[in-house]
Order: sequence, then structure tokens, then C-alpha cells
Amino acid sequence: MEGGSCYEEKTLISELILGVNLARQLRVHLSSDTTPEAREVLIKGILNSYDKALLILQWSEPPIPCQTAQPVPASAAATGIPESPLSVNGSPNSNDFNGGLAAREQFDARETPKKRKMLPKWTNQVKISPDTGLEGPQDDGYNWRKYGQKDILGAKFPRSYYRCTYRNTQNCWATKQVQRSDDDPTVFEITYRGKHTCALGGPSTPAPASPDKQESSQIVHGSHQQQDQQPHDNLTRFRTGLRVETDNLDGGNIIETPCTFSFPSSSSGFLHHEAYSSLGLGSNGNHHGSSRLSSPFLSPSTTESSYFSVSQCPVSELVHIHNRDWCGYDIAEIVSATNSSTNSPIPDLGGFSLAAVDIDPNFTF
DNA sequence: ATGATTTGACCCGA
DNA sequence: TCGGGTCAAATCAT
Repeated sequence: MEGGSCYEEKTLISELILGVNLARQLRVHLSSDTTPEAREVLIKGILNSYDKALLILQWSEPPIPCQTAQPVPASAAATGIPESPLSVNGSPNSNDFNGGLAAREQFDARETPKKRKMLPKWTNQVKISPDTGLEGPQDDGYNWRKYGQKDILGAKFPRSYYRCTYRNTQNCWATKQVQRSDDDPTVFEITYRGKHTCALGGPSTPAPASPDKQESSQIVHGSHQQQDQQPHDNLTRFRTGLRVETDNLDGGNIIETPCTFSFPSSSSGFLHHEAYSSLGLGSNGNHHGSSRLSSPFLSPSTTESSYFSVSQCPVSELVHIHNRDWCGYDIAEIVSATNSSTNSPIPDLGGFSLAAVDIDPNFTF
């Protein structure tokens, strides 16, 4: 894990830049005959970008210049930026980290978060369906172990406390509280605290999306499924180290010149496990070429198997890595793309084309 | 036997 | 002092 402050600062800058670029593209879209859906995608991208930027600001210590960046304790880095909480999109209390200082001496002894209240916290409201049963939304995709239940003053229903099953084995300090609503017993308010750091704590079923995920027009391919509160920092780190090179991999001749997406590289790395190719490319269905996805994180021997297709040769805006599925694989989404020669957005790509990048699920960040 | 849940006690912050 | 959050022993389930 690299120094947190410098990394966060870079991530913050990249998120802001992304937001600006998306806003610019939106401006182009507004002056052209693009679909409302494409515009909506850009708006969501902008909101997501600023959400994350705000989150970083909220979670950062007082700014430390990159050149003086100090190492972040492993535990702090591990519990870093939450994936979902968010203000711009109207989600709750990102400033409310009143988790109670349960740390005590045990935390220090096991290198766990020194202050539980430092863990990010956000809330989802989940309404149960009739076939869900009275037990409520117990299965959100992660493996939880109940460790307590309390009657809460003024509440009709007790509050249940859960921690990650893999707390002891993988030092994963994610917890959640489940509180049934007084007003509507079919609604459960689930407060998550801390981010899952367990590599094997993957969900057995799809998890409900955290707020920003819920607004994402993500298309899931095959068995890859959405999951909440997953590693924003991991994904961002991957993204910032991502390099996308377009190539005439199909053997066709439509892409006349290779294009390159370049991202700031990162020194950390992880093994590339497997990748599968593109999903649909939009209404016209054109497959004009393929792009090769490479990254400093990808093992050279397997890089060639990482492909996703683009319909034209995009040069800016690109891959938005959104989530980690239940196998621990990262899912990347091409949010939008801009044609290099015309500097115009590629409408049939924006927001609807996905690429999946599978990351070795055994890798621990 | 092992792991999960229950539940009373304890700790800490407001 | 009180309420919320967590611990841990007892109990339950597989």
C-alpha cells in the first residue's frame, strides 16, 4: 500500500478532472441530438466523480503535500475510502462517523483501526419483498456474523449488529447495523461501517447497490454481479494505473491508427487473472476494433487476453471501474469516449459499453 | 466438533 | 448517568 495522502490527492485530482471532462462532454451532448439516456449517463458520471472527490476530502487528513507524504498505517489504508456514501447524490451523513471507540487496546494489538469512528459509514434503506420473509434483507452479498442486538430507545424494533465473518481470519473490520423502520416494517435501514478488506469475503449473491451504484447504468455480463461497498480505493488505484491501448486486434482495418489511453501509473501491482471481452457497443452494433487493456498491474504474460472493444477510436474518457463482483473480480465500465480526430463524443459508446477486467481474487491490496 | 446466534454485561462517549 | 456499541459465555444449529 502506498502512501495514502499523496495517493488520495492524486485520486482527488483525477476525479475532479474526470468530472470536468464529463461536464464538457455533456455540454457537447446538449448541443447535439444525443439521447436523454446518454446525457443521463454523463450526469451520473459527473455526480459520481464529485461524490468521490468530496469523499476523499472528507476522509483525508489535513492535506499533506506529496513530497512530504507520510505512510499510512496499513489498517487505515485498508479501511480507506468508502465505496458508496455520498452527498451529491443525496445520501446520508458522510460526516457522521460516530462509531464509538470500540478500538481499545485490542485494536492496537491486532493492527486494527485505532478508532472505529474513523471507519466510513453510510446507510442503505432496503425494502423487503413479500417473498423475502420477515427476516429481512439478511443476505446482501457479504458474509456477516451477528454479534449483538439491542433494544433502541424509541424504536419499536431492536437493532442488530453484524460484523464481517472474516474479521479474525482476514482482519476485515466491516460492520453493519440493521434497524427495521418504525414507520414501515418492510423497510430496513442498514448502516454499513467500514469497507470490506476481505479478499475471500465475496458475496454469495448479488448485493444491493450502494447509492452511487444504484444510479449507475451498469450492465453486468454473465455471472459478474454487482456488489455494494466495495473497494473504491482498489478500483481507483487500478484505474489510475490503467493503460488502454487500442489496436487492430481483430485483424480488420477500421482503426487506422492505434490510440492510447494513458493514466498515471502506479508502482503497486497485482496479477491479472483473466479477462473477457467486450459487451454490446450500442445501438449500431458496430465492432470496429478491439482495444487491448494493459496495466502495470497486469502480468505481462496474460495481458494479451485482456480485450474490450470500442466502436471507434476513443482518446479520452474511458474506463470507469465500478465494482467488484462476487468472485472478487473488478468490473470496468467504459463511461464515455471521445473521438480523437473530431474531439466529439462517441454517442453509441457513452455509458453503455462495458469491459470487464478480472483481477486475481486472491490478491490482497 | 465447529461455527453461528443469543443475550447479559461491560465500555465509552455524550 | 444514560444510551449505543461491543464483548464473550452460553446456547443452538449443522
